[in-house]
Amino acid sequence: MQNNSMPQPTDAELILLRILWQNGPCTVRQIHLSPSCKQWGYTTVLKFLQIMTEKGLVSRQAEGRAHVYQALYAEKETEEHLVKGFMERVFAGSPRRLVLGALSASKAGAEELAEIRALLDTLEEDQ
Amino acid sequence: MQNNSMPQPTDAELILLRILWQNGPCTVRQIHLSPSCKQWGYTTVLKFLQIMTEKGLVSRQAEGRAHVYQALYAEKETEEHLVKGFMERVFAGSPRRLVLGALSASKAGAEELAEIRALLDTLEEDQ
DNA sequence: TGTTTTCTACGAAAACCTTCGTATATACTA
DNA sequence: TAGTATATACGAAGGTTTTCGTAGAAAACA
Repeated sequence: MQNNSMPQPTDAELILLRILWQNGPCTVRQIHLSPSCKQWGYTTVLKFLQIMTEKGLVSRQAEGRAHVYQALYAEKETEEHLVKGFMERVFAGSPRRLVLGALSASKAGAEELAEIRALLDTLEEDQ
Repeated sequence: MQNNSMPQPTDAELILLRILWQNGPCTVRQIHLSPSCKQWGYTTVLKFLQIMTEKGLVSRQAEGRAHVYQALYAEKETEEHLVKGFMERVFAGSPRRLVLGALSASKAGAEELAEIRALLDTLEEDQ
């Protein structure tokens, strides 16, 4: 499942991908109407999607005069890919150090710590 | 301690910062001799440091004809700052989601999971 | 003193990211 | 049919990042 050819989406690309993950395949118009796209003009969104198609982040299918775009990688897969790259660059690939950094950076509260502990339980069961 | 004006160092900048954190204040020459800088020419390293000075990542002090550079932010502080930004961008600021992503992306082994559990114990003690 | 080394400063190129504006083709409408 | 709305395509500007090359000053040396 770890696809090394997957490109790392940029910030703007991630915003568009989230819309696609949430709503399924969309036209430029549909994406542009989403509140998280209010910041951009229509052609900006179009341009992003054209670039994302080139990069292989989304697929494109003609539907009448318009194009329908679809995310090529699942949300989870993409997030893991991004985490992996970040962990490599900043924490020499060490999950322990990343988690340490995340917890102290976020001043995670007791609730969150408990949730994370539960998460560990689940992961250890799987092994 | 959370300094919002701290800029996010880029990948190259992070490599130079690591050398400064490890060795203390250095001249360009000293940094350039470090093995992790073999990839760059001398003036490339110099240019990076000039930019980092402008950005406020390092301070510069004349020492004879040369300049001595020093990291302005501690390693821990910088890593937390980077994690915070990444967590915001990719995981909507949720440490739980970041940790989940990190653990499944890295396929952390039993040892690492145990270490992280120990880390949680420490953090919960502090509260 | 003349040459070589060793500094910094500056400029610039190539790649990527963000953002539109304009052009052009197609469909709808009055 | 003339005009408006709606598609995509393309180009380009301005910013950042990475990477050097060259110029000029200062120091060391022969």
